Amino acid sequence: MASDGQAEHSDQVLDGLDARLLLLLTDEPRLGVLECSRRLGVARGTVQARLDRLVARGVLTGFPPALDLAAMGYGLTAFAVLEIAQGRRQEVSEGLAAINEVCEVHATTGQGDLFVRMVARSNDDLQHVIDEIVDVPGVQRLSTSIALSTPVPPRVRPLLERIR
Amino acid sequence: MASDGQAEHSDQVLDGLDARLLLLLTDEPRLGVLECSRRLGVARGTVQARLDRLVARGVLTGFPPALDLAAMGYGLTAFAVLEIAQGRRQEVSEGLAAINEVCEVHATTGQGDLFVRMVARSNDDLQHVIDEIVDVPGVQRLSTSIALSTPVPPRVRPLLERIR
DNA sequence: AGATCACTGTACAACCTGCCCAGTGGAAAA
DNA sequence: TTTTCCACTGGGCAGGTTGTACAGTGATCT
Repeated sequence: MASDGQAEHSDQVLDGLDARLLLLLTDEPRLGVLECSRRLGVARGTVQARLDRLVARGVLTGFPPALDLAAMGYGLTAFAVLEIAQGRRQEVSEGLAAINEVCEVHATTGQGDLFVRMVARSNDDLQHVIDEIVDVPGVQRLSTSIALSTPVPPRVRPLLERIR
Repeated sequence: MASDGQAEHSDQVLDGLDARLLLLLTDEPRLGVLECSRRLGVARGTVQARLDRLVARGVLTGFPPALDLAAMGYGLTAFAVLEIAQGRRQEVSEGLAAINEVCEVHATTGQGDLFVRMVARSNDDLQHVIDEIVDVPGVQRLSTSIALSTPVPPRVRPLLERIR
């Protein structure tokens, strides 16, 4: 027999097969295309086409290596909410980007705030990072919280599992 | 000639070659071992050994697929800081983990707070997610900010580039 | 009905992987 | 100093995988 797919292609970006494929790759990212096709019970060409399509659509942006920062010596993760001077978000963002330990910055609603995730090797080190942030021109106020634990590590799984 | 490495193996977890390898894989994650060895100018076995070692040490935990949630239809990212009832962190964490749109939860210093990252398809959808969070038993107060932009997307690069 | 599209199943050459081994030289231990 | 240890090199081999192509099938769209 042949097809069975596309019975469902409303305006959904991902169909069931896409989701199953992504879940499979989430669990075992080093799987080859052929192995995926075996696990999913479809032809190799189909898996290949799906992957290409996901990449083309911008849904699948790559397979970056996942690094454990703690194992790399950066045992501390901290978050900072900062208030900045009006109209200097661009400038402040660039200043933050120049700090190695700053791993992520978001501009958020609220009082024109920035939200920062950073890492450090130790409390001392964290202090230095915070000092660096405070020294960025335009930063007015900063409040820091240290991550004590991570009950829910970064995940996308539930969103995929819900499909189909 | 042979070796040239291990001139530097103090207590560093990663040496220069490790870092270069990880950077290479960060940029082009689908590269095979052989291609990596060519780009780095070392023998294939060396790359293989380094990768194995990084995995063994827990530094390299895998190559999960990177998904663009926006391209998947989840155009909104929001953060929430929540205050919870004393001694119910475990319980609240589990409640949060059960919500699909909750992508990350950290317990932080401060007043026994949790920090949540979530996504949603639309403002309406976000409202539902927030409602779900508020309904988790033990949650006392919640303040939400929507991410307007992401001046510094999640990154590890600077930490690697600094090595050697 | 005809065109279009996604999927299947097959095929083939080129390539890569996992694995093994001998040899070399630097660094640490004896 | 000599020996041992260790990381890296460079080579080889079998088996599996990739990239690519193509014909065939059935469902959907026009």
